[in-house]
Amino acid sequence: MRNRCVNRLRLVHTSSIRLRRSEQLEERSSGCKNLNKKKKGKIKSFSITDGEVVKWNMGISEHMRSGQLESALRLFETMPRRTSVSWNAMISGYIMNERFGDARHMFDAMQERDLVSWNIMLSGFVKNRKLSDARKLFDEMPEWDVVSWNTMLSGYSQNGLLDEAREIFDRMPSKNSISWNGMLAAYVQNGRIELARKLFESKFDWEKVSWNAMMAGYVRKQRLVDARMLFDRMPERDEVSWNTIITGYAQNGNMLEAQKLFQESPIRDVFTWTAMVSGYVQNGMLVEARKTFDEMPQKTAVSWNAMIKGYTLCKRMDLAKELFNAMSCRNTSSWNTMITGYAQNGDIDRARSMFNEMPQRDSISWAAIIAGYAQCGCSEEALHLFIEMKRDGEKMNRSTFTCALSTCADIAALEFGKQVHGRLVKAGYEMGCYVGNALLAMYCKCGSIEEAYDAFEGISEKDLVSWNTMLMGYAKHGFGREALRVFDLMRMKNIKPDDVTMVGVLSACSHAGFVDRGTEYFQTMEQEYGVIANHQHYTCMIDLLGRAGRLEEAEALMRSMPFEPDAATWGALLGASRIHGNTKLGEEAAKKILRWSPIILACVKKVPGYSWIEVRNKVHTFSVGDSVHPDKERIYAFLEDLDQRMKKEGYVSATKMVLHDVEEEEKEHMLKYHSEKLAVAFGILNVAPGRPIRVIKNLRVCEDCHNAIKWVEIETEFAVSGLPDYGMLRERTQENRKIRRIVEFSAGPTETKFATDSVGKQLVEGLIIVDEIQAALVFV
DNA sequence: GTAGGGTTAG
Repeated sequence: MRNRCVNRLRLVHTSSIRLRRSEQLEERSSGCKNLNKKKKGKIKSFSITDGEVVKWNMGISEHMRSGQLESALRLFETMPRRTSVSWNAMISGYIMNERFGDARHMFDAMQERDLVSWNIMLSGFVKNRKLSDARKLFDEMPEWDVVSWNTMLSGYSQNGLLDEAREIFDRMPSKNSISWNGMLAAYVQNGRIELARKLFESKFDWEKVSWNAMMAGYVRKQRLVDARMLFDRMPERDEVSWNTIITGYAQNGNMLEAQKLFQESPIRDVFTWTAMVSGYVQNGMLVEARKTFDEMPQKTAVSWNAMIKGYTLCKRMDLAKELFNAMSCRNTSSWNTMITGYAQNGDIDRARSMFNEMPQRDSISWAAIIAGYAQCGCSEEALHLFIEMKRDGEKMNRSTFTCALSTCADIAALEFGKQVHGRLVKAGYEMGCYVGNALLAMYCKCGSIEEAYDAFEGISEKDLVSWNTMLMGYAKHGFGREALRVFDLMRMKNIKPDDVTMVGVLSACSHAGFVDRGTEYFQTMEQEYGVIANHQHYTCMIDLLGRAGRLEEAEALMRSMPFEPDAATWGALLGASRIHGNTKLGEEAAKKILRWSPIILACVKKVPGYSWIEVRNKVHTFSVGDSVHPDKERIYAFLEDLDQRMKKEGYVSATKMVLHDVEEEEKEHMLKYHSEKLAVAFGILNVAPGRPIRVIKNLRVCEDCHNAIKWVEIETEFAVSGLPDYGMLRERTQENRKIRRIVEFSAGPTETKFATDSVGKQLVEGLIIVDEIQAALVFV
């Protein structure tokens, strides 16, 4: 369809060029024939009056406005004479109908552009968030008027580029009220309330809307006192002013003042009433909300939706549904509210069936259902829907991108995440820093640390979350030095660390073996940054001391903790006891841990362990002893062969890890078929040489698998990533340039706070897959 | 006849 139109457009261009030539020919010949009155009259009968051209142009616009692109084009093609307005109407029509490419083709083909043509194209670039293209076009323009400047200003403002917006504003040779209000809105919408205030105070003759905008800015920042002062000072108030201040009080929990103003207000329209209903809803006052709702003289869909939202929030889906069913003015938001309600109350199936039933979906509907699946752990389905959304033609917005990225992070679907990243850049969202943190977190959780750093650097306005994510990312993947470098950078830039930062710093010290430095940070962090040590900080310190062989100090620190040690704390001690062969302490720790969570030690039974691997955009999931795939025998043969070779080299299974009462051989059997081994085997056999094998688990990798994979790696001189003990090995092998493949274990979505990473490599040539859950994560 | 902006309820 689209291609056909583009082709037709090309035809239009050639035919219009042909037309122009023939018009010129006619003019030339008519110039000769001016003397001949008969022929002049004949020619005149072919042309149309200016008034008729205007009618044709209006026809084009009307068709474009009603989405009839084909008939607009037909008019354009068949009209006897075209002016720049005809072209402009076509270009603007294409932009209006989200056919930017066609608009651009036409603009490029246009011979005599006027200022309006340039302005239309400029706004086309702005609407499609192609800011750098817009700027290029702006600089190319032969002349500017106030519309050109205002378009550029709003483009920058909409993309949060306030410095650029201000530059435009300052450079404008003349400003109208649109320029002033545009700059004010730029500050208000981007949360820069102080700059907005400064601008507002620099001028006296503001319009009513400007006062309202400034007041709304204060309300959004919860500065009710300032909002109220403005309200009291306003030269004239309209209903928007009253509604804004009433909403302000209602949304900030002051229902008494909201009620008072509601009584005082000269006009109570639907907005006023709805503001009261949603105010009650947001403050959990459902009875008052319903009373007001029933009293309302008239209701819009928004009023109904607010009430429904109230019921979903207090988990009364039955009442929400009742209201939803009774509604005659149901709109997409009503459906969206119900879908979100079901999803957040744990009923994803009902949410899905409503999603399927709804007559029309918007980006919020997709975001709601995708987030619903993501939150209940159905990550594959969430990503499936993300692809479906694209197929359905729904435009992705910031929140769907953020949601998709964090879902990718949950299941460490790196390849898919990269594609989302690509789409993100293509959609023009790379400028905003909103998605930056999601992108960074995705690369971190997928263990792709170099790309994580690129994403980090790409965030123009880094907040504390950005810094912490990067720092923790480095720390979790065994890059202690890099993590500490990030911390140094933070302090250079005067960014105040919080408790999360310090967890990252301490675990980085632990991984890098900086015992003294870590101890110093631990001891001074309260004084320096006001961070009081919590469970996690203590656990990091116990890990740090334990790894360094200072077991007694570690144990003493644990016993001096101002709170009871938890499984993670004991786990750190257990790890250290194992490394340094302190059996007694190890046993005590193991007993304590088993009390909380047997699965941490024995990754069999209880919570089923899964491993999954993403190969060529498919996520392959494996469970222990998986036997679903028809080629399972080949997999087991592969693992059997591996096992034999390892035994020959003197490897002994860590059967002590399986604490079940089963025969030794049976234990070994269970370990051999652990899901991670299946996934690693699958990866070795299916991932192209030279590319990392990334296996993700929902539980901690068991020691046996860990050792087995390490063994595989050492035997074949391949490399390592991750677990702190392997940090050195990684560096060494990297120096030797022997890294060809890395098997990485990343922590999965739930159940464990332990991030586990390990190693693998390519062995022999090929076997196949156990493919239990398939997700075709392919963009079309 | 074609181009730019701002305020209130989900």
